Amino acid sequence: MNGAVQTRRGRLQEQTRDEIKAVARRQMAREGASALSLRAIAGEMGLTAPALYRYYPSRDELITALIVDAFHALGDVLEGARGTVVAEAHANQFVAMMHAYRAWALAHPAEFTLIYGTPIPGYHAPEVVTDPAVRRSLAPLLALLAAAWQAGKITPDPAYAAPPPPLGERFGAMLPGAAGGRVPTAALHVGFVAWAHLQGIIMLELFGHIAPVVGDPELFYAFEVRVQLLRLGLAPPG
Amino acid sequence: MNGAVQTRRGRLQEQTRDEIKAVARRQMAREGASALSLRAIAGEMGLTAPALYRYYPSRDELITALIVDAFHALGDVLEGARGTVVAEAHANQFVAMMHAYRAWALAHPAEFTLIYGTPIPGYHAPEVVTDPAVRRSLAPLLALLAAAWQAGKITPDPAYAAPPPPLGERFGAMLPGAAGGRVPTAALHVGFVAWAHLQGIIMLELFGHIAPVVGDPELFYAFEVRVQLLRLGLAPPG
DNA sequence: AGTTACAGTTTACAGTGTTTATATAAATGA
DNA sequence: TCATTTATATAAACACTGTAAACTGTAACT
Repeated sequence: MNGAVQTRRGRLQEQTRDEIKAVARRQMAREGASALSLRAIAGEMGLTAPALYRYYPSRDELITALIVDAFHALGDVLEGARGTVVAEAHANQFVAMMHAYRAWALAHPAEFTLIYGTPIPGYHAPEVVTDPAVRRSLAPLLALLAAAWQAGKITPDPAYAAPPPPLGERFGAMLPGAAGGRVPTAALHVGFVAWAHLQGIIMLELFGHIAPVVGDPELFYAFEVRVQLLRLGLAPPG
Repeated sequence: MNGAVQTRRGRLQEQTRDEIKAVARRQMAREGASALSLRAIAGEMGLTAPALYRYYPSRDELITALIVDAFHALGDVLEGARGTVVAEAHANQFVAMMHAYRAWALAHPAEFTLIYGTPIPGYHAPEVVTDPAVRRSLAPLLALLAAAWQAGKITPDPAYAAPPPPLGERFGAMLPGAAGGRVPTAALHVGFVAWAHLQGIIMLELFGHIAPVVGDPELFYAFEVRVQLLRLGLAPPG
């Protein structure tokens, strides 16, 4: 019943939990997301495989933890990128964020495909756990969108002026609380599509489908980011 | 040295090779692309696992064969979809093809993610084998693009009028032979981007990232297909 | 000091892809 | 028709995988 000691133990537990994840990440970076082996992780920590079951009830739950972590890391990177640009320059913020998005994906391909690709043998992520993480990873982008709208800097592409009625209904739920009501669905619609567009391109690049066609993927991507500014009606950076 | 007998044997060989692939596909559809097991495949055929090595030198090569097949199947479906629409209605052809694209992906999720997702433990597809297959799968789309251009039906989005010079250089290589020279790089550029756009959206949908945000993925996709018509400057179907 | 809770190991099981050596059946040549 | 060659499949074994159960220490708490 001693609270202090319990939390100390708890801290030790969480510390090794973190170490396990760190080793797993290092191993994924080297051998690929699928070569993840409990015995290898344990071995690198001077343990045996079953010991890990004290910290994660199964390999799948470890993977889920890695996924949640990755979403959070991606969210942090986006938020950081936004911070490097002055608050008023929404277009520049968007460009910075989306380039940080791609940079993170290229720097952590295993973790990125763990998030947005088919991850691992028969594994399927439990949405209950991952959904909040997904929201967190996209929160900075949505915040930027809302801020830019509030500043009157967004004029959605006319193509999105009149979508089929039922389409816009759920977009508002992306933003937390009452904020959803403030941004019109057209803006949320183009915003979501812009994200999906760039996300899809990064994915294709990671699987090698962009480079052979385009030559310089970075240049191609940069151009597409600019195009998304047009779609959003965000004035390109001068 | 008896040619006739040899080819008869060869036919038997290829017949069981095909059966192996068929069983593998059925198993993938049931248990997912990653649960693919040689022993399970062999068992379903009344064989044992090592027997399969007479037909494929390794599991990876079997997977590669499945990938190549999938690309071809996808290409066939696209070509078939185009055939259901009169030759002059290029916009309608595009719509039909891209909806067939998505329909195939949803009907064969395992095979589709095998192609465009991280497929399987540590497996990486040999580009030498898969590259021609990729080309084949996109050939119908490119043919449509070329035909529509020749008919003067394409007016690429002005945003793509002045891309960074080195970008367009390789687009021509997508089309076979001299055909590449006929279609301007701007048209090829928007065409490729339109494909990447829809392909990326389908991918996201398969991984469950579209439905929770959008409600009705089919409606969302249909709208995006229409938007791509605008980007291509193809008159929408009347 | 005695008890309880935790951390870790050992052992074992059911799987996996793959290799080697061996048996069997089929097709060929004399 | 018989003997020889060739293709086909198998059984056994290897090195792996994740996971479950039983057991052994060690640290903390009463």
